Amino acid sequence: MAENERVPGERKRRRPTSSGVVLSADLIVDTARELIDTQGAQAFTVRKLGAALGADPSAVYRYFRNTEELLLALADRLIGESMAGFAPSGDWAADLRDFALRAYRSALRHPQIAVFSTVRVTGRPHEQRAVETGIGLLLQAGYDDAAAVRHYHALVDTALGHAALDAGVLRLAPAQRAADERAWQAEYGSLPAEEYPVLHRVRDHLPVMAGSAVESALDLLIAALRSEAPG
Amino acid sequence: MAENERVPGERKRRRPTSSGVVLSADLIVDTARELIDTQGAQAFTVRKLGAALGADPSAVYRYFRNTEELLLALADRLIGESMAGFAPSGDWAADLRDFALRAYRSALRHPQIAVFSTVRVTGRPHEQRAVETGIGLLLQAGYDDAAAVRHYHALVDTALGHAALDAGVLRLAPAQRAADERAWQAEYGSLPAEEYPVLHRVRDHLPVMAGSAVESALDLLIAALRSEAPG
DNA sequence: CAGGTTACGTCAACACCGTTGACACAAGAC
DNA sequence: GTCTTGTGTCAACGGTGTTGACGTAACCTG
Repeated sequence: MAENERVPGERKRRRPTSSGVVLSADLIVDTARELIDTQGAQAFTVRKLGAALGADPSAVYRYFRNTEELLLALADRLIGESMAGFAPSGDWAADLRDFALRAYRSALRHPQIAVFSTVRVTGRPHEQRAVETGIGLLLQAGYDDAAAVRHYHALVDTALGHAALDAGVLRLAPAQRAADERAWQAEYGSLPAEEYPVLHRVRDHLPVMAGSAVESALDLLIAALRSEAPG
Repeated sequence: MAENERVPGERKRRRPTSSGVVLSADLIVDTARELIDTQGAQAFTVRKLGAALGADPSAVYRYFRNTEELLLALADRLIGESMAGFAPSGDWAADLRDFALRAYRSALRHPQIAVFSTVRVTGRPHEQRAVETGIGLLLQAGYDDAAAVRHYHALVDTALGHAALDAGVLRLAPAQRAADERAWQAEYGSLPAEEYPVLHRVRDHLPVMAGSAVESALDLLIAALRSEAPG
């Protein structure tokens, strides 16, 4: 824990890189974010980040101890952004759904972050604000402290978990994705009724399995929360 | 699609490796599985797999086109194993919970597979059996074809999504994990009541956020399915 | 305005990774 | 016994994260 932090408060000596850019922790996070947004998550590597910055890749390590630290910083920023336009309507159930969907959508674009912000506690301002808001909605519903925390945890992890899975689909080449979609119809649609009576019966509905289940899942969760709410 | 498959049915020429092992697709999948089980998911690399097999890593490519194909084969095997002891009790709701938890637990040990078997359709026997069983339980509950498929999708993806997240926690070094657990108490437990009234109020319950939310989430899903069931 | 410290950008290197193409050889076919 | 060819091996390519040495420019002191 000796040299725990790489960023000792303020930078004094701001030497530009060979390409003229002046680095900073913020700029690095910005660029990383842009890289992921435009090129996809798998395009994020330290070396490509360096190239995008116009700097040697190893310069990043002057600001973050490793890529994990960098992603952690990016995570909190994204949490903040995803909750930026959130305005509670007063209907706690609808608000919770919106809250969870925002988390999902943000995580979907940044899958590395999704797993991350569940796994690690950023402990940073945006995360704290979001947790405050989310648990608050459940208290508003009439749940006691323990239940509010437990249900918040279930809801957020479900949203982020679906994001982690769905991000995997987006990562597939479009051709592969189309092939898999067809597989639900072709391979599953033609199974013998004797051996697979259920699959045979529901065969027309199987292609929906290729899409995301996040809304179905959230709807069920919210329905349960609504019917169990003490208030 | 010309050389779609690497494994053309049967192998005739079974030449042992330099270490004396006779390779086969099954042996490779077995070894991969063992590697992940004993060393953790991040220990699975083609090169380590080669070493564990006592063969040159590139020999794997005689049996699988790439690592993705190999993982796909492993995925179906794991689906089979996880459902091996499954015995429906007749209580469809309880059975669904068991079904989902089996998927969760299996995926938790093999996170790469978790994302995978949601993303890609293996189209292999074990997968088909599992889907047949799961959707069957929802039909038994009285849901119509479309709803049964939709709810099955939501349930399974939720279980696997939580597995993907929770696997990230397991991957952390124990020290890091303990530190994060304490963070929920330390950083979050000491927030000022004025600025964070909710977090201040529920501070004693926050450490549960460090654990898995899968059971809470599944309980809510099952509760919703139970109360919405037409039957 | 001169000199000294040193933070920080750069470079080269290390140890990994998945994957491929050339090659040699032994197993099976005839 | 000879031929074909499947299959294990080897070396190499281009990629990855990360580290340590190094020089220089930016700031501080005077």
